[in-house]
Amino acid sequence: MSGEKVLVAISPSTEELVNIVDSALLEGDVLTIFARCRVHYDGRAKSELGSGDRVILIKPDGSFLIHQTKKREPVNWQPPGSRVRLELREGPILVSVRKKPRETLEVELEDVYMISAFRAEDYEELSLTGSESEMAEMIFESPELIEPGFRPLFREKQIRHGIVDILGKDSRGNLVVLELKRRRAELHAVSQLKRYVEALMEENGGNVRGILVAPSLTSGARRLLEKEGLEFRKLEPPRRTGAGKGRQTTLL
Amino acid sequence: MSGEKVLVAISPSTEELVNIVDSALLEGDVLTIFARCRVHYDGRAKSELGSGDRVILIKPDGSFLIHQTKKREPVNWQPPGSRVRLELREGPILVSVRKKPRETLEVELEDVYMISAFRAEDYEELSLTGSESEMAEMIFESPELIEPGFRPLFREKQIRHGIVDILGKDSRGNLVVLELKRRRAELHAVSQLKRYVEALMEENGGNVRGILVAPSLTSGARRLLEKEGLEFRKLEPPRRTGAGKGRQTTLL
DNA sequence: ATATGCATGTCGTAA
DNA sequence: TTACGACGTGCATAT
Repeated sequence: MSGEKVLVAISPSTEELVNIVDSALLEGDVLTIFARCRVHYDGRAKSELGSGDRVILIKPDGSFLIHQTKKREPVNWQPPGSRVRLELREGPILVSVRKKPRETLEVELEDVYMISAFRAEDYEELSLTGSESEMAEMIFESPELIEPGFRPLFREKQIRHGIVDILGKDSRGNLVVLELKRRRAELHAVSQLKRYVEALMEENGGNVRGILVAPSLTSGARRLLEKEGLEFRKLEPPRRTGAGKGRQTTLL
Repeated sequence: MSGEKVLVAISPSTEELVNIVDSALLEGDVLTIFARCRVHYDGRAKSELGSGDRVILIKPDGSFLIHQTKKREPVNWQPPGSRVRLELREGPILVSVRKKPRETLEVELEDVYMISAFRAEDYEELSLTGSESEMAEMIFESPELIEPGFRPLFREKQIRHGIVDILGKDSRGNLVVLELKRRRAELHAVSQLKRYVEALMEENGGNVRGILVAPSLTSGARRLLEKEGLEFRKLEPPRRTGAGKGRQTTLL
């Protein structure tokens, strides 16, 4: 890297390839490779990808991404913690291995158009607002958003068959389960809520109310919710101004 | 691109930056940028990311990825179909806009270490085996994998409250719902199965059996399954040899 | 466009 | 490590 942030080789020789890969893996650089390649994956599932041009990204934490020219998702990948090495068989092959579960990714490099190493320095974390956990905070701050007299008692409360978002009581002392969704709630959300309500009825006895709290409902979710005698409270996730969650910006 | 697959500029001037970005967007190249940048996102949620070194990937289909040095997931992104442009304010800013839902991603490029355009050609599709849909095919081919006398009748059958993986009948003529999972089944899977069984009991009347078909169960899933009188059949997803799903390799 | 569910999901958190 | 559920989930599919 000779003191620079970026090292690039166009159509590198095998020797150059080996040197740059080895150095990058050693030094903790991000490796980016443009290459014609074939990909073989075997692990939780198994896949083959024939020859074509792709962008390969290898991060110092072991993350390994192979991107085609379309879609947000990598066509093949390996998660953080995987160990990568460059093998020389007929041609150069990138091999990434994960253990637990055992998964291997092999990339036959048929033609390397470019390889680059990037000494990236980054100390920042994403600060995001509009999440479900912020909805929960908002409800604890202003319980009347649910209904007059609602008292939230537990957050992420483990019960017999799952984990309830918010557990509280209404003005009459009935147990109330809230299931929060940051976006339009689907059947899945109603199933969750029903599971929690049924578990609490068994554990606790007596009447238990279930309220789905979300900006809106799908048609099917509303149908099931009504059939099951569950309730809906419309609520949007809040948008904190400036920094959201993440690292707190220290004032002054 | 002057006839080559790859064009690279190290520490480009603003003019070079503009030229390469414009040309790549026009020509359908994959753009890769190493830069110190700040990121602002607003859409379904809202986020801020302070200054740091990242890898930026922009695909010809509008996919936009910003990667930090860790994790498999991009820290910020825009999905396919988004429209990107390079604006010049105080400095260069990449702006990507998606409509429906309206989402904007802005990347302030504080220091561009490298920019490259890659004229990638790729006509291959991933061929994957070990999926849930292959489990379903296997069960239709060999219903006795479930139990003697089991007859599968419908695949992905829409019912009142959801879509059943496989609907069939047992040797006694009872309706049987199968919920398939390609990996260890969790509480969620049992909730699904229960929802389908209850819906069919209402719709159809009479006894309806529910069988969760998966390689294994979590402790909680087993607990709920037993409480609800549902059944479990251990089954691994099959591994087709050679090509799996995807493009069929024509034999002969 | 809406609804529904899979995914090599990935990721964070708690027991 | 396992279990559980969120995610700006993304993505395919069916209506």
